[in-house]
Amino acid sequence: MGSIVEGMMGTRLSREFFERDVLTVAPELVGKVLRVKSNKEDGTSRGIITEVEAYRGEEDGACHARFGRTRRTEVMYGKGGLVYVYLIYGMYWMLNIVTGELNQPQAVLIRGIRIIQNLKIKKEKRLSLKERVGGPGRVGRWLQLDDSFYGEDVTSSQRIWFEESGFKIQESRIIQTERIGVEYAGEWARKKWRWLAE
DNA sequence: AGACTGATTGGCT
DNA sequence: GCCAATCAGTCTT
Repeated sequence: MGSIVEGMMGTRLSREFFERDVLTVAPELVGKVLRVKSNKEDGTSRGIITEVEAYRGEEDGACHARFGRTRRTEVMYGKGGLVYVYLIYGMYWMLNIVTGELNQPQAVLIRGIRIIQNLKIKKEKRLSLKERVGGPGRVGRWLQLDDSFYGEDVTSSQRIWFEESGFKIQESRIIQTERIGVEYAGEWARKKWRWLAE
């Protein structure tokens, strides 16, 4: 999948990592490890991030912050490294990580992961989802996200965080495309702010 | 208060 | 390809 990077595997991604611009952070998150301890299970879910999208500021017609500060978007105005989860279609919890400086509403949407390990999930679920979890709704379901994750700080949280993976995905293996499902956003829908591995 | 929409998915025709 | 599920957020009356 990529070349080996010595000595960094398992290191938690820091505040500094997330405080940069979303267009820098989003592609760098591809290949990183996501770890989540859900409310309902004892095990830790681990996945390698395979697909992300960037949402960038009030001017971005596809970003939830286009309506300004609301109860839902408030966390996007917070520090880089905070978790922004929201419910879509009354069914799926979407996982985002806030990036950029304070009061700069940006976030990375996690749209796909490759599962490394998942110890205590029910057997039928594990079989039905296999090792790839593609699509943001499926990611949220696999990780058993809910509103309690809203505002969690991935630089210090004991139940959700990111780590260096120990290898680096070659730039040539990362595909850049337009974002999915944001046609309503006009010109902003044409920005190539989606990145996926292979 | 009511209508409409959505950073989606899965099932059925 | 079409559409229901299901509810928070936003817009209209």
